[in-house]
Amino acid sequence: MNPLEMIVLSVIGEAPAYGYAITKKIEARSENSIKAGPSVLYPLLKRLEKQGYVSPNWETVRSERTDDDSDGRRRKWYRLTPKGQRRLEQAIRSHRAHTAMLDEFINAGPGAAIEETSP
Amino acid sequence: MNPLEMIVLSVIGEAPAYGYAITKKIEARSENSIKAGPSVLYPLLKRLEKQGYVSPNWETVRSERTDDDSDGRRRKWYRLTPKGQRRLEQAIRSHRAHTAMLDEFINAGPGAAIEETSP
DNA sequence: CCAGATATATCTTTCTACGATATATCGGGT
DNA sequence: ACCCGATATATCGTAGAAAGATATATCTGG
Repeated sequence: MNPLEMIVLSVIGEAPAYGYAITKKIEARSENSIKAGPSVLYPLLKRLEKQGYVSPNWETVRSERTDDDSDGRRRKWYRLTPKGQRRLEQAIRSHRAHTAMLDEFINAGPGAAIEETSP
Repeated sequence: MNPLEMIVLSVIGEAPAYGYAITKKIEARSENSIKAGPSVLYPLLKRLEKQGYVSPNWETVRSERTDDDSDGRRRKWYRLTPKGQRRLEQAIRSHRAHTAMLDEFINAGPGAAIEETSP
């Protein structure tokens, strides 16, 4: 299970969101340690949509300016489907198991592993 | 940083090991949840070698049978270089940071995240 | 003596990450 | 009035890794 997929599902599960907002939320919360640029995020969202984990919904944001006759900016909002909700829960469980297993490897080596709190 | 790379470095860091033994150790310790088959492990080891993290050393295992004049089975032992040791330590630190960050995403959602101990 | 385990290695396909790029709109500053 | 940076979505090409299949050779237990 892809960690970025879990993050995106988690963000959308928190509250429905559109692509760009997801990117910004991930950047902010990860303190720029995770980059979910357009070329990574949009194909991922398309994948999640195809698998039925999220369902999209277009919004057309009208300009605040009165002298504006354009179609407005498009926003594609994603919400978690029940299937996506189950997927997220399963992802979290498998993530925890995976992490615990990695810790076993790390802590196995006597001199290899470093301390939890390095001096 | 690739989790499998950290696992392999960790296993080798514990004690020098050859490919097949690494596979078996990973299988055993992860209870078959991680498969590091030949097509995954050997290219990875070659990569680690090229980057100077491990240094290989051939061993020729002679048969126990006296009527044996073959060259014997080959074993390629890998040991961690000092650079590999530093790489492993850095990998563990970055893994812990990454895990902590993922937990933030998981725990952020009020109803989204599941409990640590599911009922 | 043979089947299965041990042991290393490559091939090909498939998927994904990621930088670059394209297109279009909104909003604030000058 | 205008421009620039931010907002917003989307695709392309390339490079890299995962994984099943396959090849080769040896050792061991029955």
